[in-house]
Amino acid sequence: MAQQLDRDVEQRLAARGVRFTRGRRLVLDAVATADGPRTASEIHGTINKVPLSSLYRSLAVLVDAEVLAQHHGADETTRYELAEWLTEHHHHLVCISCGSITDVTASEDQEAAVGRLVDAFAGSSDFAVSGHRFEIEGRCATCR
Amino acid sequence: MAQQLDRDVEQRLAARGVRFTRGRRLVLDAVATADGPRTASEIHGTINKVPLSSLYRSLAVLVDAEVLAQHHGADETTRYELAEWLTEHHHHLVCISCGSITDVTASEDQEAAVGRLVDAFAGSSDFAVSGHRFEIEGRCATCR
DNA sequence: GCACAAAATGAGAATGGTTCTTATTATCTG
DNA sequence: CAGATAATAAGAACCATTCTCATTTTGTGC
Repeated sequence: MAQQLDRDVEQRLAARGVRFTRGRRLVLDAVATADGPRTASEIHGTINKVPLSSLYRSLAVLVDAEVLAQHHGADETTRYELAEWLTEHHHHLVCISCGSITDVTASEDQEAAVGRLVDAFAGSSDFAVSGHRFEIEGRCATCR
Repeated sequence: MAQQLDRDVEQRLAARGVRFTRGRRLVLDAVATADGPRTASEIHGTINKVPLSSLYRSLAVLVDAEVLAQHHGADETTRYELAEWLTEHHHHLVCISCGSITDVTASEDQEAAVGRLVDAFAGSSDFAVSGHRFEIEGRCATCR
């Protein structure tokens, strides 16, 4: 499963003339194996081999190449996750207490319902929809 | 500013044993009269009478009293806007081209559908829902 | 395989938004 | 008006992020 991701990213970076170095592979791996968007220091915790300054630079490169997406959630720290073309469309459970974010994948029926709502909301205006974000706020299991 | 807003906030703060001081009135006013979420330094620009440290404290107090809501948007700086009970529950059409944000208010049926989806998404985890955010990305009428 | 140029890295300093500390001042109660 | 309590102001402290620059790694042409 990670094989395909690796190949996709390799191709994308090559197309941009950006190297897929060991450090960047480590960063990508750390983000890819997480079950939700992660902050730089969380990532640094799992791969402390990569210093923070390099980590931030790698993240910036990967975001620029649209391999990763930045996410500004409940707290003020930036979180990183795989771009949607590399993963599965999903939504987020955002804890307003600790700021943690967990992915939720909708069933086909649910996602269809989301789609209908998106169309309905956008339909009233003259707006060309390209995507949506559905975030649910509350308290996670450990904070409630 | 709106008399009603003033009274609502006064009541809310009194109920919490928090004073509605001159500085906090200024802050509330600055946020309430803005035509969108504002950063601390933007607010500071309009009421430079209030020093930044006090401004941040006032914002924190108002957020804590649920008079203001924090918004972490596309950039990494925090923005503040009136809480929903002082305005109207709405969703956002976010233009990926010009960055403009348009409010969309859902019909009762639509909002009920949103609520069902929220419950369904959160239901699988042990998560206490307190709110949701539904953002639709695309190109606005002038950018498409 | 070798050398050179370009790109990436590591360490630490710098930056900037936000929070904390402490002394002072404003506000409420009686 | 006095006393108690909450709020303010100024600046230091904090922390996530970015920048600088010397060093190392990587890819390319020979």
